[in-house]
Amino acid sequence: MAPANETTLSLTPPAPFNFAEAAYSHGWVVLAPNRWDSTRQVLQRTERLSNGTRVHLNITGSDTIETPEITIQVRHAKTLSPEERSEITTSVGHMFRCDEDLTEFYALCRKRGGHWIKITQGLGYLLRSPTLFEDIVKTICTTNIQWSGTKRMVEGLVQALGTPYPGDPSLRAFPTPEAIAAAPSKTFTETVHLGYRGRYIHELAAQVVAGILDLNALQDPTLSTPVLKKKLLAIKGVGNYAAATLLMLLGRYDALAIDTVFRDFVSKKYFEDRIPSEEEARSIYASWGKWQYLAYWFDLWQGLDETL
DNA sequence: TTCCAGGGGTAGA
DNA sequence: TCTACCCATGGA
Repeated sequence: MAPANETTLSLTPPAPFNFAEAAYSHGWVVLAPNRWDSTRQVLQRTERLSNGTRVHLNITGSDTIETPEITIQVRHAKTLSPEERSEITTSVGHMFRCDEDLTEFYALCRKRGGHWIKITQGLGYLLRSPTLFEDIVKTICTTNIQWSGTKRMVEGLVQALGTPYPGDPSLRAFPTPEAIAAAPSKTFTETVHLGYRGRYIHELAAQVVAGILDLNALQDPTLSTPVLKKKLLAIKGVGNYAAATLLMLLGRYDALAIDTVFRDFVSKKYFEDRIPSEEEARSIYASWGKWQYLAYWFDLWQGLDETL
């Protein structure tokens, strides 16, 4: 049996904030170790803290958009220290972007009117992972593969190399860079079936462990987006699409991810099924400036069957 | 069986 | 900077 100690933590996002829309804002919510209970609107996740402590989180949000609160039910084996509590709330706050200010984006949405108004009801907080490492690995797993394949590969990585929760090995945290770097190459091919992406992910982990790649440096807010993009492109396995996706995950919305979904969408909605040039496609959201990725994402989301 | 997906690396021009 | 070719895998 898993340890039964429970602690409740909470944090306050900026208002307005819609928890369920943030959790279900894109595919990340269903990529392991995340689990989304759509009935109860609970995001579940096993986490390995920096000191090795394993915790299992049940994350919920209040219904009140104007006075939002995120509640974290933490299951754990030993009493949590203040540092451990702080690390958990910091991680969850990072996942839900509690430090981002969307006031300017909302003002643009109000100015546009129509279906853009809905966004100002606390939308725009696209879910991300607690660490940039996890986000890079997951983004690489979205390249040149269907979404079902992405889910399979990420689940395989977590099951093969993720840190198990004490007493319940079915619950695992996302693998650490150390675990991925130390794994033999056959784990990636024969067990996880990552295909050619295996060597990219292994090299990424090895460089992080060796200190060759400093992921904290990529989260420096003083870096310009073009400089940051150049640094992301230097990571093997990260090209233009993946770099734009990672910029979104880093809170930079001034670059678009030109992928097959984007091309198909703008072709149908704005070019009468004609395949536009990349320049034409980019021009659709250019007027949104530093918010163009969010504008594209919600333009797309309006017409999607929200089945991930 | 063949195609291709929420592309990217590399060599050569 | 641009283009052609190759890369693993599995679903359609």
